[in-house]
Formats: sequence, structure tokens, C-alpha cells
Amino acid sequence: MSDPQPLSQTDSVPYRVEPDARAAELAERFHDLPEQSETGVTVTVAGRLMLRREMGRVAFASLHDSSGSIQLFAGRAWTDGFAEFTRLSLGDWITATGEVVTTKTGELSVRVASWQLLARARRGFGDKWHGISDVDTRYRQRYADLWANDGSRRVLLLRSKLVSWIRRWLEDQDFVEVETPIFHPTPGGATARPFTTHHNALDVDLYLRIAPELYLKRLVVGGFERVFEVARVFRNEGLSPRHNPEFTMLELYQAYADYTDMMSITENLVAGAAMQILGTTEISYGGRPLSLSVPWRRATLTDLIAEHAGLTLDLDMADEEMRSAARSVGVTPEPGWGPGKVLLEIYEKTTEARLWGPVFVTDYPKEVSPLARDHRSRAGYVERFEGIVAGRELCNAFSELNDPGEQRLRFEAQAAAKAAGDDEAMSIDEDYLRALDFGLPPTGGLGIGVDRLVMLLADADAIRDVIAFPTLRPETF
RNA sequence: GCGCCUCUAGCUCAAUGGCAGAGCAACGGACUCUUAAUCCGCAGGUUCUGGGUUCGAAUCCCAGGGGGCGCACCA
Repeated sequence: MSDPQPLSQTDSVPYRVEPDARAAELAERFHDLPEQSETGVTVTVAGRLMLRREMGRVAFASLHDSSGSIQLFAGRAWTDGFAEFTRLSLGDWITATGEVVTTKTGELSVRVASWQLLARARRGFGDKWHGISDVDTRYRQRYADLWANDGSRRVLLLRSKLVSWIRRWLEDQDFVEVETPIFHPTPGGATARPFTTHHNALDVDLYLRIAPELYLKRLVVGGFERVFEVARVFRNEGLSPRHNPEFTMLELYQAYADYTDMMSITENLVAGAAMQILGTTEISYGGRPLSLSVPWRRATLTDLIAEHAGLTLDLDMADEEMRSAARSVGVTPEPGWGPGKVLLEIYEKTTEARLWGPVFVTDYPKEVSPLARDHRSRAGYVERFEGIVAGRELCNAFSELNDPGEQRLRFEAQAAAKAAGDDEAMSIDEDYLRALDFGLPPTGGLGIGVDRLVMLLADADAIRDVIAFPTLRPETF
């Protein structure tokens, strides 16, 4: 491939331009003009040249800006620098000024009187019909994917609108957005393997947060009765279509509330977001219909296991009976597992993926929920739920454990598991225990996977589609 | 980490053991109303890499690399 001829205008690229019209606005304003109209309206547009059709002494081009696309209509008779206009490359950024007209076929166009090159596209790009479909190229060269593939851009736009709406919605309910540390001296708030880093001046190892939870609850102790954070969190685990090592959690905490309040917030937030962004709560995911309308079903974990696996289980049954039930469904209990862990494994193996939902799975074993408060009426369980949608966990919430003595016991159990080799178990966070000593009121807490919510609303089957720059193995050049 | 699949021109893809091709993009040209414009012409390759089998390998085998999917882990 030989290089395109240099354009003389590359030497005079402006530092700023002032377009006064956008493609979508023009389409809106002039949508019903008859063929060969002249509006007398002169506009300046700017964007990227995406298609070009040359006809000798006239030429058509599609100019894309962030709002959409508008046709440029250039001709030797009326366009300054017409010869150079026809030598523009697809992908070049230009600005053009001219009258808004329609062509013989009725296509709304800017009849270019003058134009300027803003930036050249020096690299080849995707097939104009197929775009770029190689998944590796799409994620590695997102800058190319985003303008070659309309759908990629739409998903990221949807994400932006979603997060923006969530902020407004929570602020309207007196939730305060806060920012808490990403460097944690003690990783906590979730069971996951953290990334480690090192601070040179302090000469201490720090961990990238796996959850903001413990800091947000410290703020509740400090008097912030309703807080939330849109928190990037980091977990040192494998990559998959549904897992990226860094992802975004919405966590919120509300004083004086319990987990039933969190269910209400969750279903209203998700249904509201769907209404706001898609205009309906009746969506389709992966070709299957899904109703997000309120209220969502609520069912206990043990009832759902009975429903889907035909096993009637409870934590008061004999240990060996529970383990034998696990083996009957293909779960091999490990020696360190207590009955709560075995029960959870049975649920995950037999039930979770079958829950199309949405459904609130309630009442988890205390053993696997070190930060949740004891259930007010079921021994061995805590007041916790996960919201399952399309077979996946969308959120996790509980009535927060606010008793410092009980919290210490839970931490100690976690530390013992860690000492026994569970490198995802929590450590004892003495400062958090000290904070609880000052008094955490009854509090409901909720964490929603923002990426997964975007996937749901965008009907995306891979988390990489909803993250602008997903984690990939570094490229070697 | 394990298993399966995959990698060919800038992009999208053919060629299944017998001369590596097409469309688009690029480059040169024609065309005064196109819509993935059309037409003519020209050029474009470490077939991911390295070995092996074979008269002959994009194709079969081995090893390595990138990616995808599944499992495991998790949200």
C-alpha cells in the first residue's frame, strides 16, 4: 500500500474550530425538506469523514460527529479546494461550512463552500461495511473500534447515562456521594484476593481495595447517614467474559434501614434505570425476555435450593447429612468447610445459574457472611440477600453487623481461615473495630455491580463490551 | 492453572496436501446528485513464530505465542 499523497492543508491545521451545528440537530431541524431544497441557512459542522462517493465534478461524503452523521455535498463549482477534498482519507477529521440543502434524492446535506482539515487518519481502518470484528483488535485498539463500530460507542454512552442517572436518583433521596481510599492497609469488605503495591516513602505495603464497604460504614459512624460511592475496585482473579480485574461497584449505606429497605432501593433503582434509559422495564437479555418491573420476587436461599435441586436443607441438620447432600449434587466438600459454606456451594452449583429472575435470594449462612448482622429470627443465618438477574449476581446487601464484639469474633474466624490457607479470607481490621466501638446505628448496605447492570441494559454478553479499556495481556511491540 | 477452538493482504473472508485469492480500503484514472455509488487500471503476503513429515505444507504433526469459549475462581 502506498501512502496517500500529502495534503497541503496539513500545514495549516487550526488550533480551534467553532462548529455551530451538529448532525443530529440538523436532521431534527430539517427532517421534512423536499428534494433540492435550499434553506438559506449556512452552518459549520465538524467531525470525521466516514464514507465518500466521488462523481467527477461533485463529491459526497458522510461526516460523523458524536451526535450522528450528515452528508457533505462538494462540487468543483462551489467548493474551495475541491481537488484536495476528493483526496481526503476516510477517517480524516474536517470542518466544513456551507448551506444546508437537500439533494436530488432528498438527502439532507451541507453544500460545502469551504472546509479545513483538522487531523489526518494515517492508518488504515476497518472494512466500511463490516467494521472491525476481530475481538482482540476491538479491545486493544478501542479508539479504532469506537468509530468503526457504532454499537461499541452506544454501549459506553449507555453506561455514562446510567451512572449519571443513578447519581441524580440517589442525591434526590439525600444520599451523599463520597470518595474513600483505594489504597488499603488492610484489605476488607469482601472475600477476594487483592493486588498489592508498595509506598516507598512510608515503606509499607498497601492493597488496592477489593471493596469500599468498611470505609463507607466508618463514614456512617461519623454521621453521614446516607452515603454512596461509585467505586472502582480491584480483585486479583482470573479474567472471563463476566470478570475484569478492575470493575465498578456502586455501594450505598443508609442509617436506620435494614436489608428489606435495600431490596426496595435495588428494585426501584434497576427498574427506574431501565425506564430512564430504555423506556421500559420489559427488556430482553440474550434473546430471553426479562421483566425488571417492581416488585421482585423474594425467596430464601434454602427454599430456592428445594425448588431447583429438590433438596430440603437447613443449617440445623447433621453435618454429615449436609455433606452427603453436597456430594449428591457433585460438590466435593473440603475439610475446612462448615455447614454454611457447604450450603452455599450447593446453592451455587445447583440453583444460582437457573434463576432467571429477577429474584432476591435471602438469608445466607452466617459462616460465609462476616459483615452481615444475625438474622432476627433464623439461627445460623444473617440478614443478607443477593439480587440474581439472568442467572448472575447483580448485587449483594445486608443489614449491617454493628456489634463490635460480634464483628471481632467474625474477623477472628476469617483470620483463622486465612491462616489455614484461604487467601481470600478477610483480615482483622482493628481500626474498623475501633470505629464500631463509637457506635454504628442500624444500617442497611448495598453493593451493585455497575458493569453487570450495564451489561443487562445493553444486552451485552461480555463485560469487556461495557468497559472502555478492559484488562488484556500487555501487547509487545 | 486445565481443556477445546482459533490466527491467511490494512479490514472482512476464501483456498483441506498441488501456482496463496476475492470484496472493501489504498494507489492511478473516468464520471455534475451519490447512499456500502459505479466503472477501468495498478499494487498489496514471514499464511502468528520455530521445528518436523512430505517430491510438495496456509492445509498434517510437535513446541511456543496471541485471542476466544468452557472449567476453576469470583461480582
